[in-house]
Amino acid sequence: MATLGNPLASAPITSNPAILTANNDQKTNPSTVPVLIDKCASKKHLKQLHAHMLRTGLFFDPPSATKLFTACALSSASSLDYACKVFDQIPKPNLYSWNTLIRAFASSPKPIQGILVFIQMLHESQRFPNSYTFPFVIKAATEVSSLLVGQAIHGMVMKASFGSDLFISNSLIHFYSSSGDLDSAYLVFSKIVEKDIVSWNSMISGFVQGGFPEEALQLFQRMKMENARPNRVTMVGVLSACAKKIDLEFGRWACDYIERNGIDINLILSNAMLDMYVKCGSLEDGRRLFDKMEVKDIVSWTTMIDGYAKVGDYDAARRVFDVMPREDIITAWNALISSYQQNGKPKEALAIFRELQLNKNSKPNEVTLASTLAACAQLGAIDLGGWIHMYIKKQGIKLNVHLTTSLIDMYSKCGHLEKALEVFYSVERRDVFVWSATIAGLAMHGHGRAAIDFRLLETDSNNHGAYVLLSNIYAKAGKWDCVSRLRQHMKVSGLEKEPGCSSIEVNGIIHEFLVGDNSHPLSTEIYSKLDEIVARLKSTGYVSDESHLLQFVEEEYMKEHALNLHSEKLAIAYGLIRMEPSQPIRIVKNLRVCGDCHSVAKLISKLYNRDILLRDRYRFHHFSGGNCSCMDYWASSLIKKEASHLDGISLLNCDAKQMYGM
DNA sequence: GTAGGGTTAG
Repeated sequence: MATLGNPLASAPITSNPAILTANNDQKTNPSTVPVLIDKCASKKHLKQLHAHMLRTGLFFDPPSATKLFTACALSSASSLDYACKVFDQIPKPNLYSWNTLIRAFASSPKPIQGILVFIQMLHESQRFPNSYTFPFVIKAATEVSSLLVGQAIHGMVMKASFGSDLFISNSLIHFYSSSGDLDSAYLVFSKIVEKDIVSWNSMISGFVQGGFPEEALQLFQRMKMENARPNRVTMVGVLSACAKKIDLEFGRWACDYIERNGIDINLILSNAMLDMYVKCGSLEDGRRLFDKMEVKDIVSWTTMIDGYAKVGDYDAARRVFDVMPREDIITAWNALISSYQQNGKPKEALAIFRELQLNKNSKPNEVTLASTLAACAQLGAIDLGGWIHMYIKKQGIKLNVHLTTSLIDMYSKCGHLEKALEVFYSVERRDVFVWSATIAGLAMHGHGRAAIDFRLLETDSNNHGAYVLLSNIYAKAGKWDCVSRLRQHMKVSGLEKEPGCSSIEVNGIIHEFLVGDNSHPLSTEIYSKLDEIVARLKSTGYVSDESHLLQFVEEEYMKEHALNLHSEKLAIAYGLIRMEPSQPIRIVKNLRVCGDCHSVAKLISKLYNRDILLRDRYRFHHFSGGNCSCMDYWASSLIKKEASHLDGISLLNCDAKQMYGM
């Protein structure tokens, strides 16, 4: 992190009495600093106190600097950028300060920074993570929703002997659940000897949100049998499970249980009860509760409106909408628009959207635009659809996967295949729904063969095909709940590639290597061998191709380092160590070999005079004398990818036979 | 001196 000089030393002093006291007394006792900091009500005050502390040297009293930094990092009045500048000025931040910085980033709009600060702490400071560090950094991993990052942190937790820490375990349950890996979540849960209420609640909520309401209810029953006392968070999970299962009977029982056990009802719990009644089709019970609620928020209003609209009672929905408080009600507009659109009333959906356009109090958001585009698609309303696309560009709204899918679908159904492909190629993130919409568009326009060739070429996981089919089946049947659940489930398990894994057989024993694996007994030798290989390759002019990396790897050293962790490289290195020069190195990889590894394998075959046979997900590669039997399919496919940006159809004419080596 | 779990609209 950059170090800031002392730009604040001449900052004016405010009339705030606390600060005046500090300014007038140049020898302020460090013990008064906490009081002064606590009295800072704004970023301006914090800056003034910061300037004062620098001027008087008080900033170099470690507890005082830590206190100031904590106030900057955690105060809502301050900005995190400023907190970082303060942090950079602390000569040797203590572990508490590192933890605070990670914690602040974890709940900020840039959680990835929390991970990077954690990595920086490991590399640059003499500090070791403690039982507080891990919950913070796991929270950051949850927000980033990166399974790989979380798994790596979990590994560190175990290595640092924090595996039995309750707070850390609970954080991990939450992390794995929200990443869609319920098996791992449950594994962590089951290993906790003395589970507390948060352990139970995290696992119950995890099951519900992961699309397993039945398991959530079973766990609730087990929880009671084990004499753990459910609280209102538990009951939110239980009610949510009933809503998802459409189990009115159990839902009613849960409401009764809350009453009987004197569980404190707050707004969130009321909303969960309301949602359960509405989803289970009992609008009467829902309305009764809704009318009884003294405090309602946007969720309450939206739930009620959506409930009426979903059963087709648009008049009742509209009546609720018309009497609700007018601030920040875009979600209520969305409930109306999406219900009309999903119930085959696209014209009405567009009428509501036009009404919204005239309204000065609400502004369409991504959800509004996606629903409206869907209505445009149904109607073939290309003008409005095109207008929305322009609006998205003008407003600088980033295309998320929902919006991308809706735009592609709208353009395809309105007859503009080129525009649909243009959108497809313009986005970085393409989930299965984006692919599916594009394929459907191609098929719709008579490019059936092209549609089939399209992804088969691109996808890395066999599972994707099943997801596409399943989602199409759900979508065709109008089962939007299922589609939505599938999306959630795929967020990690389907869409993020499964971790790369390469295996090699040496003397009849199969050795498996995961990406970045260091569990092998010869790990140290393997990594040394890799270093040696890279050094030799570099001497011949080899430059690593970093386009095959996760996006969050930003630093140059880390980029190169991360590429060297690929499983196939580890397996090759192991083969070079353990196998006779005359023996070919045979490797099987679960995914398609990455371009950089492909180049490296070719060079190794020449420099080390070794034959390498690598079977990846799609084909065999026989590396020998610096060449590969695939005739560099990798390179040619990348060129085709590039060309495809200029001409979408050219990619589609690739011969699948070539791809599969048939 | 620091920590973990919850509701709506796509």
